[in-house]
Amino acid sequence: MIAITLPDGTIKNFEAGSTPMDVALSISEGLARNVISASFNDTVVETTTPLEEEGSLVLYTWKDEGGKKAFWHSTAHILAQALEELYPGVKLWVGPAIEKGFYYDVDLGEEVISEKDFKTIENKMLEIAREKHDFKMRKASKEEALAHYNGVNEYKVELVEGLEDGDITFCDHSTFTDLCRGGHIPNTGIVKAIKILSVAGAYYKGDENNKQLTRVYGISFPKQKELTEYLELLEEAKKRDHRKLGRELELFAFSQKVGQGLPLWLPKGAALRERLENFLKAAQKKAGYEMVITPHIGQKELYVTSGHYAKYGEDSFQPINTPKDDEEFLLKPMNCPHHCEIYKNKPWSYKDLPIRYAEFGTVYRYEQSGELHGLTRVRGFTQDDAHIFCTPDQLDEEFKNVIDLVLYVFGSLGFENFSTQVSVRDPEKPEKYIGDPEIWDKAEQAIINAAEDKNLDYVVETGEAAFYGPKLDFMVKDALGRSWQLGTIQVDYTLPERFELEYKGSDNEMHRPVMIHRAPFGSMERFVAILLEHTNGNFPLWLMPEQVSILSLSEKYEKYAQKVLNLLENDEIRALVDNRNETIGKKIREAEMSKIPYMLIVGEQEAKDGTVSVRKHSEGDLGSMTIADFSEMISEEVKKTIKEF
RNA sequence: GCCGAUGUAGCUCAGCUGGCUAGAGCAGCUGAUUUGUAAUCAGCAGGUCGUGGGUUCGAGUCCCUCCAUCGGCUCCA
Repeated sequence: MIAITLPDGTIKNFEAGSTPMDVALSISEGLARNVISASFNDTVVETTTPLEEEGSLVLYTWKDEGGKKAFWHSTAHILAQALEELYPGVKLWVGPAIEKGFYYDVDLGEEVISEKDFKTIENKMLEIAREKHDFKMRKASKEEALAHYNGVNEYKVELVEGLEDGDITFCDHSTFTDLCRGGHIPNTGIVKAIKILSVAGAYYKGDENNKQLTRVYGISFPKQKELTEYLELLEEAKKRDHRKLGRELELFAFSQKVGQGLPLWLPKGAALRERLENFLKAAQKKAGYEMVITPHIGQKELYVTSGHYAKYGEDSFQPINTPKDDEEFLLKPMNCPHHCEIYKNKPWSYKDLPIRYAEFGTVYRYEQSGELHGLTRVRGFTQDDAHIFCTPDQLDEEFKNVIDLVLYVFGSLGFENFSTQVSVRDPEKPEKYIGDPEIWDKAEQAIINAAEDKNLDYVVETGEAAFYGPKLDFMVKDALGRSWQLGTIQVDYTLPERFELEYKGSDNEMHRPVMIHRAPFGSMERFVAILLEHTNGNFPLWLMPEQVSILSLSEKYEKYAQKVLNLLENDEIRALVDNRNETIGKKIREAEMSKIPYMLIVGEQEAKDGTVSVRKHSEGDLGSMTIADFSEMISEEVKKTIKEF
């Protein structure tokens, strides 16, 4: 007998060799029907794997992450089988489950899959699913595995060569077999609905110097209805796309003539952005920052010093030449070198530090054309940048203060579902970074300490550091669930070295300051984009370009509408009068579609009583109130949505 | 940059397998209407069908180049 511990803490005894399915059956038949995967002692196992020792068992149904993973990974196997049948000679690479669905990377040789082929693939997969094949794991020796793939599939050969003999397993179903670590549903028949979503090129092992394989993305469900709902959800998410909202709300635009990745901020967008900037400026002022302003270009030499030129010079906007042959300037790709030069403008004592220079600095980076994406990835953008120059002793506290500032910014704008990551260097690729490895260790440790101290639930991401130092990044997801880096805080010992920054210590010796780079928004462009997708354009009231629309019932009440406007403006409420010769129904409809938070309808009754008839966006009629009461209500709401730092 | 897709009026879209002067709704302009909580009515105007080339008696429709956009990959100071 073996003792099996279940997640709720109960321990049950079973015959050795019992399977997770037996355990499920012993709990309830209903559960057993729904169990599609399991994990034993934290290792994914099949529902049919005999359990030979005591341990803890987790049973997954479709509702659990573990269950979904097994479900989608298994569907990837079905996809692979379908591709083998439809494209003879196809070479398989890997097919994992992802957050929503699965993909399989394959080498199709000369063949190409395009959208019109999706239906055929889906049908073939459904056919396989309906044949109800069991997924069966089996062990194989390294020799057997190599024999299976030699001369047939060089990708798998390479994969097998990297594995330990004894750790190699295959998964079979129907006539299909695939090298696989496991984690499957019991039978293909559970997969009832399949959708191929897209194809894309994906470099073998993620390296752009390697051959590009074809990646086929798909998603599957145990019920047709769930697939339909998922596709509807995707459609809904597309409506919250910031590119669509930005156009509809007249916030920003692009022009082919200006150039790709170069956003044009329209009046309403500019007003919104200005408000965000003022919000941050106020907080920064309290936190002891000073504003500076630096030019958009700098001498090439500046970036040679910073290390930027060696790293990105070739792939960047090329130097700007002047009538003189020997002068070369670069569009600034970052603000740090300029700020370093400001620091160097005068000698500093340890008593002066920390120095905090902030600037809404516009930078230009020549991103690859395929990388550009609405406002989230552009070629010209404004960072809410600042650089803190401090003594090594001050680093911890300064870093933590910046975390507080970022948390304040995120909190004020309703970003609750963010994640934090400590982005460290990839020790295998030292060529990607500048600076002494020992100093990197120190900087990475400083960030982890601060994150621990602030109880951030962070993950460490290897290879995500900036070339001059590690970062603490604040990530937020867009409408489609893609993660974007917004806020970032970086520790840097390298640039102070390169720019030979100094201060005089209490010991009367010269010392190097440490530098913190930070941007709570990240960039104004990306932040506004993600904020748009999160709020669906319904920004907090304090941020709204237009808070109130005064709708006159007819042109006869223009004077009164104007009076209401003036009174609201006196209370610093942003309002506009819609006095067009249109029906009130139409004016309301347009104000609703522009997502204006409050509409005031004014006609004969209101003019007589000195009131306004209030309608709230997407909620409807609130009845009438005096202008003063309305003004008070708005001011209260604004106060509630924005807290002091 | 790479793989796949898309590109018709300011916006959203129609235009079948190539065939008269390319259509609609909204937005715009003009006029009528002066309105009570999500579209008043009528008229007018608006497009070198992303760009350049080719095939054809004939191209929005077929082929190629380039540009831009979208979904990925790679990249992201």
